[in-house]
Amino acid sequence: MNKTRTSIVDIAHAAGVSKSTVSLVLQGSPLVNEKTREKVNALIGDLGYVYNRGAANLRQSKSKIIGIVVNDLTNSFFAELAVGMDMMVQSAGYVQFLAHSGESVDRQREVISSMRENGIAGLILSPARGTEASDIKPLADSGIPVVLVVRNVPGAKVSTLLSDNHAGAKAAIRHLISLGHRRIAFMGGFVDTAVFGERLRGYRDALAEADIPFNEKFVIHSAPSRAGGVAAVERMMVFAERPTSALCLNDAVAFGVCDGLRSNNIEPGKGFGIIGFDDVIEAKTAVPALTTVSVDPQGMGQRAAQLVLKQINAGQTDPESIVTSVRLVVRQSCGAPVKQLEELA
Amino acid sequence: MNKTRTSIVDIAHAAGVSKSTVSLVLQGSPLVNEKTREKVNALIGDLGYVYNRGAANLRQSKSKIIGIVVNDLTNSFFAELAVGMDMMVQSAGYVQFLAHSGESVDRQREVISSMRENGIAGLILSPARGTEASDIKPLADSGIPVVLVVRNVPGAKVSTLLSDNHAGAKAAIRHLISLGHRRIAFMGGFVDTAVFGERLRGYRDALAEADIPFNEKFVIHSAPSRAGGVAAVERMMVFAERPTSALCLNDAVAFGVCDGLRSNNIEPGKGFGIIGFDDVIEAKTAVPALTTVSVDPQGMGQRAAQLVLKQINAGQTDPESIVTSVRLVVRQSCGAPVKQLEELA
DNA sequence: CTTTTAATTTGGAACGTTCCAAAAAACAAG
DNA sequence: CTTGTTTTTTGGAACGTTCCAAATTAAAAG
Repeated sequence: MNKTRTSIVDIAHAAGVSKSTVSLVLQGSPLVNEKTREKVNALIGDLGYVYNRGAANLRQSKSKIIGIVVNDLTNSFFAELAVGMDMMVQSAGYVQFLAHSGESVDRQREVISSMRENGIAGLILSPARGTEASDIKPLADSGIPVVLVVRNVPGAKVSTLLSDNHAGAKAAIRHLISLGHRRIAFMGGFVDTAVFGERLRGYRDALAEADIPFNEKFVIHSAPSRAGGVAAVERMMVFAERPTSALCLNDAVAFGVCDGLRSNNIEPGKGFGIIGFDDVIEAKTAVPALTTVSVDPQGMGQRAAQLVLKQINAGQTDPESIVTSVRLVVRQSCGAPVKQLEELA
Repeated sequence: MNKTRTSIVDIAHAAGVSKSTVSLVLQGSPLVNEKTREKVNALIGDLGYVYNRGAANLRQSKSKIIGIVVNDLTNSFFAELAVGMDMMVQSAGYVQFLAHSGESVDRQREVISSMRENGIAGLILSPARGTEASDIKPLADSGIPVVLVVRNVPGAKVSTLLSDNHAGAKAAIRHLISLGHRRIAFMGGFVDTAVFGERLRGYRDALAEADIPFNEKFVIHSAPSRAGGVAAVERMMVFAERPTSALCLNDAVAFGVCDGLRSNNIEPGKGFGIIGFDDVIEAKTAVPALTTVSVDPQGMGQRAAQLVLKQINAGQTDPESIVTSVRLVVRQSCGAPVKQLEELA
């Protein structure tokens, strides 16, 4: 059954025209006569012809594939980011290679090189921790547009699409302060990422603004995941003087913090104020609904895709840096009057 | 800067050998002399050559790409499934097209045809609701192995990898019964999916086994998502005689149910017993830790990838049906003595 | 009916590989 | 130095497209 795939010349032969004509039809060229067009199109349907884009790509030395590498698909933030990209890419007539690096630079390197061999027109990368400029350079040098999302890579001369982490964190802390909080923790994340640095800076700046001294102990590192949030709470529970609220590195950590608090019989939002970062879909329906800095991951994915598509079409690779604005969405997770919190702490 | 990509003949020329020899080196053929191999390899590095797999694919009419279409990437179950596949595919030297259908058959059709044009060696599909056998047939007919995961498509003559939904649901209900529950709901999901049907059948069979009459009202439909879980609880709250526990269609619904209970001041696990389905990563760390039927999504993804890879290598497309076993993981979400629950209800 | 112009169609080369049969080079034996 | 054998290398065709310059056909004008 597995005879050779029917090609353009098969239909050409069947229709009694040349392969060039069929090619023209395929491209929707206006050069071709209406009657031949119909005949050819009919045959295409009948013979079950499927276009071989690979061959076309070879001839034109371009491709209709976009590479996307994301560091952690199991984190809903990145999953939504990917979905946003998927939508855009799809509707532009492209397909994606979509891979998961799992925060491993080696894996990331492999997957990027594999994508390159297979011929991508552009790459959107949410870089794994520890990615270096040299990991991206060869790609960019060969003229393939690269867009970095979410995280930056120092020294990489490519386009970036980042959210305004500093402003977001600052807004969050201001909110907590306005509610009367003074002992505010920063939970989750590792020092060596740009995102962490920027959000922490926003935290410190807002604190400084209100003349609240920075307390080293109140920044509690942990994995940027739900499990990490639980761990951070454990770490916090032994403090003599405990914080009354926390800004979390991201929503995943925030949910973990809720979990952790509950196992310590503290009701999140009532016994402790929590703010997340990202505004993942679950943030809205969670109980308590999470107050968080909305980054609109899906929208961000769309913009990243648009950017890379624009660069592909323009044939330009002049790096472009966009920082998307961000807004605080106040929900239920830090609703209680602070007086009460301080008594509990 | 964007000169023509360096090709096999460029290095051949530079090395003073023929393109055939370079090709041999690339394939790691033992035919070629050690010294020439070294020389060629050196040049490959120096000239920044990148293999054009597209050209090779064209010549050999095969490809090193696997298509994966998943209905909802934002659901952690599917995200983990995808990650499992990613691992396997990657380490077999393939790359994936990975796309999201968002439960839209139209979108699914488009994306599959796009993948086909781009040349895939196999397809793993977690079909959108309403997928018909005819959506898959052309692909399968053309000799490309297709593996259906998670959901089946009636009438499709392709391989499937499904979890044992019936047994899982039955085990869950038995567990609830053994804890003394008699008013047990089934929450989440729509009637028209096979998964729903199988799990519901397990639920009914276990009930029958214990001579508990089936109560139509206790199966509460809703979207199979976190939000759906919340909605289901709202629906339940107005019942005169409320259930004391529920088996949820999946973990996402279960989490939603927890959320919903909390907004009604019922503490999940204490005031109401909940069992999920899937055993997503968060199930373990959630509070209360979720009792759930473990499907091991990541492992399932791996198996699916293995299956499709096997079929690609074997060149066989004889459909194969695997049903993976499933086990109940008892954690905290239905821990309370039932007497107490019944008083509350 | 011839010429001019416009509309449509067409061979073949090219893209970067692999594969094959055959050539060339290196080595061994007589 | 032949001859035979083994090792290594090599042109060219092929994969399914696109593109171009040129050829053919149809229509319009004289």
